[in-house]
Amino acid sequence: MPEPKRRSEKSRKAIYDAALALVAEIGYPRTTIEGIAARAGVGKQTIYRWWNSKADVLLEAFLDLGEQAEQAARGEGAEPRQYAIPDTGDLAADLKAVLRATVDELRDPKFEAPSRALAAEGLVDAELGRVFVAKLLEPSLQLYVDRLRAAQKAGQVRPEIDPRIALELFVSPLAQRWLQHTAPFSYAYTDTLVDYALYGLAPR
Amino acid sequence: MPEPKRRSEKSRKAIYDAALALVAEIGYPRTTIEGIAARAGVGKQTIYRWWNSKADVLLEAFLDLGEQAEQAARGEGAEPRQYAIPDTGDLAADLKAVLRATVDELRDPKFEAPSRALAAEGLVDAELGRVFVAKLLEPSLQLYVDRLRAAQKAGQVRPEIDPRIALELFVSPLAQRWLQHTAPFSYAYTDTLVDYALYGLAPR
DNA sequence: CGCTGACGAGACGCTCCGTATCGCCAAGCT
DNA sequence: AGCTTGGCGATACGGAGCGTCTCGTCAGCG
Repeated sequence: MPEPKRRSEKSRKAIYDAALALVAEIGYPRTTIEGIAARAGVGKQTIYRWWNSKADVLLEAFLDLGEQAEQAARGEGAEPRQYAIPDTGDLAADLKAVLRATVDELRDPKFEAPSRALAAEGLVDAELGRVFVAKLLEPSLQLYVDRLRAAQKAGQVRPEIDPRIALELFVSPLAQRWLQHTAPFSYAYTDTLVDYALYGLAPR
Repeated sequence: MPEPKRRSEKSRKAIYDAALALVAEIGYPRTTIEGIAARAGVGKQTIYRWWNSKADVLLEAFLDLGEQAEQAARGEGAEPRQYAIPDTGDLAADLKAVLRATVDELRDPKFEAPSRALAAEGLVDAELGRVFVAKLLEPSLQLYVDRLRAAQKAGQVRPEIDPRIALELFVSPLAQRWLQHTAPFSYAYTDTLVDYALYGLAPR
């Protein structure tokens, strides 16, 4: 309904910053739209004009944060849009390296608070859940699909395996341990997951 | 602080019923303590006297529901406290059967709304999360640990495998698909998970 | 340069929160 | 059986945050 051409870029950024800061400082449940507006030096209406809920605000803020980090990491060069999983020819080593990096990332408190809050809200709010999965989760999972397909061509993964299911053998356990704190996660743990998934539980 | 001896059993049950009904009917976020009290025909203070939050109420209500279902299923006989995973000697078949039953259970709308709400709240509320994992999740996972250990004795699982990690290869993917709707789940899917986990992704 | 519409600010009615305070009545002790 | 105690349903309370609406103001487009 509003006119995007006249939208204030400054307010938009200020709202992102305020939302991320508040969620990190006082937690998602105690973060309010009124609080975000006050912190951003913005009228409430400006938030209600462009977003439907505080979850929407946080989701966009987090996506924006990701894009910024991506651009910063990329430097000046204009490279292809998405990172990829390394392919040294050794599938187990590549997967272990990526999962170790993921462990580090998940431990970064800057990412932890908002992504945990969004995951939680996505479980209960179906619409938000769809966007969360589509915009944040699936693109990452697709990288594993690609790497596993390459491994299939190299004969390191059986050809009849469905990569979209296979990746869940190591990604989902890590996600669950992180989200639900069912057990601690470490490099040793993710390494073990890769070994179990590649070579199976049964005797060979 | 209050005196449990004088506690009204009738009110307690009425509050459980009201909480479960409201969560199923209007969803967790729109369920309020005032609403539960009104529906149960109970004063608000009676809820605040015995519980700290609506999540606490729902958690106890859900646990109570589980105990009722367990007793009903058990019938008159006084059997050991917990169900177990069948052991026909065929590990793959046993796991597939249990996971198929789990799929059915997760699809039951009576369980879906409250358990999903509790899982979501547990992601953000650390204290509730601990109780949720300890009281609801871990006891179920322990059954898999037991079954996998039996399989190790029978030589169907390599002896150096850690069962607590191994079970995550098929349980976590199912949990994630259910919670986050990342992809549909079916009998074919859970069967595939068991096959991948037992025999691995790499050529044998 | 003149319009238009987003902007910051804040008032509004509303719902729900969590607390306090009523008699009332049933459980538990003597 | 009588008395005391404390949980009970009910309701009022102040406060927080919701989402809407309405002010001038002012920046950007044509």
